[in-house]
Amino acid sequence: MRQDARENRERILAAAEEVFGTQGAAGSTEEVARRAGVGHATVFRHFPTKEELIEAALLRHFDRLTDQALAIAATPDPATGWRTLLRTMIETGATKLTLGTMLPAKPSTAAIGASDRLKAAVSEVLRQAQNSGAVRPSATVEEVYLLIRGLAQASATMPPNPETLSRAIDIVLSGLSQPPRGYPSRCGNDHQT
Amino acid sequence: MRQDARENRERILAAAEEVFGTQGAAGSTEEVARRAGVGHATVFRHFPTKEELIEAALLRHFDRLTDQALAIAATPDPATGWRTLLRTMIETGATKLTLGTMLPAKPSTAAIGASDRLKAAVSEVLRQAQNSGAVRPSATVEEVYLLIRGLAQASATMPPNPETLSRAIDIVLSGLSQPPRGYPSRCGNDHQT
Amino acid sequence: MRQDARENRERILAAAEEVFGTQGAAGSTEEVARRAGVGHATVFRHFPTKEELIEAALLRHFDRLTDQALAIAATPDPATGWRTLLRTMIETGATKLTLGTMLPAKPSTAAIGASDRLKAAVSEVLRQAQNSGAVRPSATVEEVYLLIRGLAQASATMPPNPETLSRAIDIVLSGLSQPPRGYPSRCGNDHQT
Amino acid sequence: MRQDARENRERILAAAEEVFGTQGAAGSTEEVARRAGVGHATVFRHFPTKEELIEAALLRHFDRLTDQALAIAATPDPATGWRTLLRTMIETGATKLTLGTMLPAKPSTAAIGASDRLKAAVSEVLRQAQNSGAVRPSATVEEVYLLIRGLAQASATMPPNPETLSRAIDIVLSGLSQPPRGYPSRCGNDHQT
DNA sequence: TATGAATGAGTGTTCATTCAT
DNA sequence: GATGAATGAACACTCATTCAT
Repeated sequence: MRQDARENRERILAAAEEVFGTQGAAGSTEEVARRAGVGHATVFRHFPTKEELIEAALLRHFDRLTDQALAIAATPDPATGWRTLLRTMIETGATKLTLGTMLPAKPSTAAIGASDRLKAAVSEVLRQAQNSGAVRPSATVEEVYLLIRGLAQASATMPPNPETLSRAIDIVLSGLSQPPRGYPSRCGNDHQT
Repeated sequence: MRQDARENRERILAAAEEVFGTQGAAGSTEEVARRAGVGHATVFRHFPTKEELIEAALLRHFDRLTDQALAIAATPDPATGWRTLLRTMIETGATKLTLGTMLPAKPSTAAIGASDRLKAAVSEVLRQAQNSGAVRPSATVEEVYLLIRGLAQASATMPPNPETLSRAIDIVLSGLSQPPRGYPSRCGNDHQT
Repeated sequence: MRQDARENRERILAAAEEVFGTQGAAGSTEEVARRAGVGHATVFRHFPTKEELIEAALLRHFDRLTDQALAIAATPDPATGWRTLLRTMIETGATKLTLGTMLPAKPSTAAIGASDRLKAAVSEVLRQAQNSGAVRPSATVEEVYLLIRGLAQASATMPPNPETLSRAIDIVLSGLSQPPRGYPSRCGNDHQT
Repeated sequence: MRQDARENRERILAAAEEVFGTQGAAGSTEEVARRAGVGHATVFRHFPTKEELIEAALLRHFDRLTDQALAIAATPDPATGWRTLLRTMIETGATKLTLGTMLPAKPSTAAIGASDRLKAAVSEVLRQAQNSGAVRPSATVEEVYLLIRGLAQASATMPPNPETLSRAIDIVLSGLSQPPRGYPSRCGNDHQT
């Protein structure tokens, strides 16, 4: 019986990622229940509130990304790893969840924890990339997050041509590899403040 | 009387930009009416449908941006102009409207026209920047639009620290000024494919 | 100026007959104004209330029917006259107004007066037809009215084939010419109580 | 629980018959909910659309009448049966539903089926009455339906004195038992095939 | 006087949440 | 524990009526 509940919970979360990822917070819990193949009220037994459901789905998404980031951090090639992480976050954020868009007011401590863990993992990968010289040292995780969120949201609400998305990501990567515009890189001392 | 109606129409559109810009299409017309200081039904007298209201607000926003883009295109300094345009589009898109996110199905011909005019004006400024050497020639308006939309949406749904936004924009500008990453610029042949 | 007002009033009433005759009390005053070619508020200047408008339209219809009934009463052939009156009332009631259907609560004295005058005129034609032997003497104007109203309403809400309507009217006329069923007419004393 | 739903459904349908029968399609679903003693939204859970609710109420009414007609058809006395059926249809149509008045555009196949079944059953009773000589053979079900609908609607919108309704029905029955007016029955061959 | 504009009350419909089985 | 049923709050939209020009 506990087993059934677990399975249901998992199916509901998967459905929630699909529904809210596609339609934003406007998606209905009934749609989630339908896709999960469970009764409408069962969703509420597991997640007493729509907000809590969204939060749980987000949390799961965050945890997954954290795992990927940690795996990448354990990898020998920081430059490639960084690039991969960026793409992954944008693409999965696009089709599935527009990250922290929902949940404006009061994220639960669990969500905050997951978010912090993810940020820490991303920061670690970023730092490795910076150490390897692939990303200029002045970049912080804040602006990177903003760019990731932006491309993910934009892709979710109006899916671009994959080529276009790819080129946009390249622009970001390229921008991260040089000193900020206005201080054009001169030959010989590429990345420095 | 015509005067009153004009004023109301203007107030409604301003309110609509605020509401739909912040909350997306999920915003309610009643909220718009409240902020405009008019009765609920007055909104419908001016815009018989929620969709038409959103469209009208978008159109107004597009037209304004087009004017700004054209003004910038008439300016002698393409590099600065380009930078200014980018910032303007992202920042006003942020506080006001998440650009073309809404209106999924059937944009009216008027909206399409306004959108096309804006794209043309932006393209013109972009071309000038490319001719001046400030932006690498391989960049197309498509990926630039995607980045703009992304930063505007992300800023609208979860307003970032202005510093952070600024740095994110710098990254984009910087990325646009160099050849795409993966083909690192070697000294002597700065921007080429 | 008084002339304009008269003309407007007339046009409004004509439009009202069309609109309410076709759609019942569910018809909108705006539709009436549109068909009359006047502004929406003008209708309300002439008839301060939707009910009063409907009443006025009814009244006009009643007066017209009264005139026709009186004209028929002045005619030498009571049998034909009766038949004509019945058809007229059903057919014009159908296309134009479902008679007293609207105005449930409180008909104005004017409307009551018009209604009474019409009933009196119809009664007169009926009496003549009875005197001539075309209609059996036991019939009263009450049941005749009910049948007329019924056929008019039924025709208005779901227009029948003209042939069908004609045959239905014939059935009523035929039923009015014989003693009621159950006391089958024996030869020799055809119509009497 | 299934039991409760059934009861509610039944109560809603009964309320709908009353409301729409009296006020036509202009009646409100809220009124229906109130009379059924259920919440507003419960009505929509059972019948997702006002049209579907009206249709379901009609269908139930039709089915009931069909059953009565079939029962009458199985009876030994066609003349009495015919008279009873007519009265029943008019009287229940009156207090309950003005028959097929609503549902202008697209009656569902279920509704069409029910309507056809009823018409067939009525036709059968009519044919028996004609065979027995109680109704003249030239009458078709079409005009009979029109008269029934008319008296039902008229009675619903402005309830007549029962006496008056009775006499009106007698007129119809009498009209159906003779050849149409204009070809007055001569003594000796009153009603024949 | 005629009218475009404004609006409150009402309607059909959806949805998150609660309840009874 | 799971679920169909119930419901109040909210929303988009309509319309009779009033107001200001």
